[in-house]
Amino acid sequence: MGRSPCCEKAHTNKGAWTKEEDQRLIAYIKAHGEGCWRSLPKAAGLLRCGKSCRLRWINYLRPDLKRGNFTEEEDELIIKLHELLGNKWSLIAGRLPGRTDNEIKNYWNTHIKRKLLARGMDPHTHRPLNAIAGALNLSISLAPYQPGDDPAVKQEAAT
DNA sequence: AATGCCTTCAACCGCTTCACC
DNA sequence: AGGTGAAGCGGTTGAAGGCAT
Repeated sequence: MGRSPCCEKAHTNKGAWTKEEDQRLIAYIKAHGEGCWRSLPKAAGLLRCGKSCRLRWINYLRPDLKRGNFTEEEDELIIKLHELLGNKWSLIAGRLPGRTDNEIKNYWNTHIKRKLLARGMDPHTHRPLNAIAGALNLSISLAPYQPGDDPAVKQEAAT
């Protein structure tokens, strides 16, 4: 037996939220505030699980969200905070008013990672890429990958 | 105009943490 | 102290739109 599901999946909607669902959720939270997410969907008349409602509210519907493009200052702040905190997106989001952890995580993976790589920085360690390669004494081969190169494959072939 | 590839981001999944009993 | 349920979190997925061919 695995863990019990967070909700009765047979009776819940999945996928993109409709405008009507959004309106119901907003209206309910405006009237009652953020309370017990598990019981919220039923109380609000939504065929969604509590988790889904919470995520939708936090990442998209909250009135204090900024949304829209990140500024250069925000970029730099995210990079600095990531260097200090690592992938603690909720902590990073806490330092950026109006931004959510999900938004920052997505932005990191789509924009900032690339930005750092373009600067020759490793997005995980925030150190210069060539320094890391040197420290690990790596020799990077540009030859196309061959399945036989995989140690696991080699070992399997040997057995 | 049609097709395929790439990028973006909303949403889901599963694990961890926390609070309560 | 241990069990249980709810909330929170981070990783991953997949649909949609944009762009190149």
